[in-house]
Amino acid sequence: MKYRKVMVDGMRTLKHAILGVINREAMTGYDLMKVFNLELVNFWYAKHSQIYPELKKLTDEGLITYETVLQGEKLEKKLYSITEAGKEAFLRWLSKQDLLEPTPKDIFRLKVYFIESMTKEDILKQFHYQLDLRKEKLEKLETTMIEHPYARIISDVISPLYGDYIVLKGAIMRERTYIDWLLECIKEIENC
Amino acid sequence: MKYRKVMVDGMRTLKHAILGVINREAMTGYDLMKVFNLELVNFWYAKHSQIYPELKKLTDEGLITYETVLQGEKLEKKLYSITEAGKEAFLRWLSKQDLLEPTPKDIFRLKVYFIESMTKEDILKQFHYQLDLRKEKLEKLETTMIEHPYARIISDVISPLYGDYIVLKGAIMRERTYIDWLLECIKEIENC
DNA sequence: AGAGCCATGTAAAAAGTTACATGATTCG
DNA sequence: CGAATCATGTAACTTTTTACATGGCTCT
Repeated sequence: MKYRKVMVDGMRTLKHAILGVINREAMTGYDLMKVFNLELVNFWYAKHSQIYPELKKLTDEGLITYETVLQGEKLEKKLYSITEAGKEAFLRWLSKQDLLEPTPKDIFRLKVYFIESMTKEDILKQFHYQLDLRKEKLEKLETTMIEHPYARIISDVISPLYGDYIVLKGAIMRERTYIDWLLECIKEIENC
Repeated sequence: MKYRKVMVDGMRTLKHAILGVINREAMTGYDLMKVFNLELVNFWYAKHSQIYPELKKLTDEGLITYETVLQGEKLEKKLYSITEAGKEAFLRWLSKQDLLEPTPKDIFRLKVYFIESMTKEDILKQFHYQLDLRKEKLEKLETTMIEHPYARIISDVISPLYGDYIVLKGAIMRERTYIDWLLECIKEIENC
């Protein structure tokens, strides 16, 4: 017996991420791209080649609309804003309780799993290289924390900035732990 | 002017993960599936529907070979082992220095970014739910650590078990930090 | 005999990346 | 005026997931 194919769509996380960002403030696809790859980059991101088709799809679904505005003389840009239906879809997604996602993949950890196949020299070289990259990244995150007006918000009211602040805090904690792990590994490997 | 399409293949991480596992020990696709989804699950994983085609591809590329063995009377299984070319490809991949990968995506962090759109009650409910799930996961990892014969290997020689041990240690540290972050968030949110 | 696991595949779709493609604006 | 950035798209491909599909083995 043959079964019917069932059309199921996936999580559509990008869809909801876009709705959430546009819900904060109307913007163009280009703006959205920058928000994803600068502000949200520590937990979600997307290339413009994924964003533009998704904006079209969301428009077709009636969850967002756009207004064409002129930048200068000729350049048309599309300023997207969320619709009532879009707001509802976003809030529905937001309040849904999710199970744990699968642990994120990590190529470096995968390589470390195969450590026995490397020479001690190569192992240490690789660990130190990763350490340098991670330290650099952590510094950037810490600079962002210092330079942003988050500090005054801590333990204060719930404002849009509060979300920015706690996810940045989480990113810093995560990066510090990665570095701690690298340091512990290096120490153990050096002593053998 | 039209440009020629360039055939580029991607990172092929699954390819190298499979080579690495088979390099440790010859096994079937089914065994491989279990290794991925039980042992490596904290940094890499794959469904059987991805593994079987990849095994075929690697066989065609001459990086692995198989021997058909019988399980019982009729059931044929394919026992894969790595070839010299496979070993070389694996070691080349292993010793290559990689730049940092993009930060892993995380739907819960994404939702937290949008925290201003939730009620305090809903926020706390969601945080506590995630906390329970994460604690459960951490306990499992800690149990694995205790039950495995890793402890005796610490600061000892480089053996296959050493890779298992340090990645598990990293997974535990990562999970603890996630929990710490959730706890800090909950504390801050409750006090406002 | 039936449940649960062992064992191997393919098809279709979703999600994401890289490359192709074009043109306007801004600022030094 | 040139470089960087703003701005919007499509095509081709890789990677991953979900569903379809089948059948043997083991243990109770």
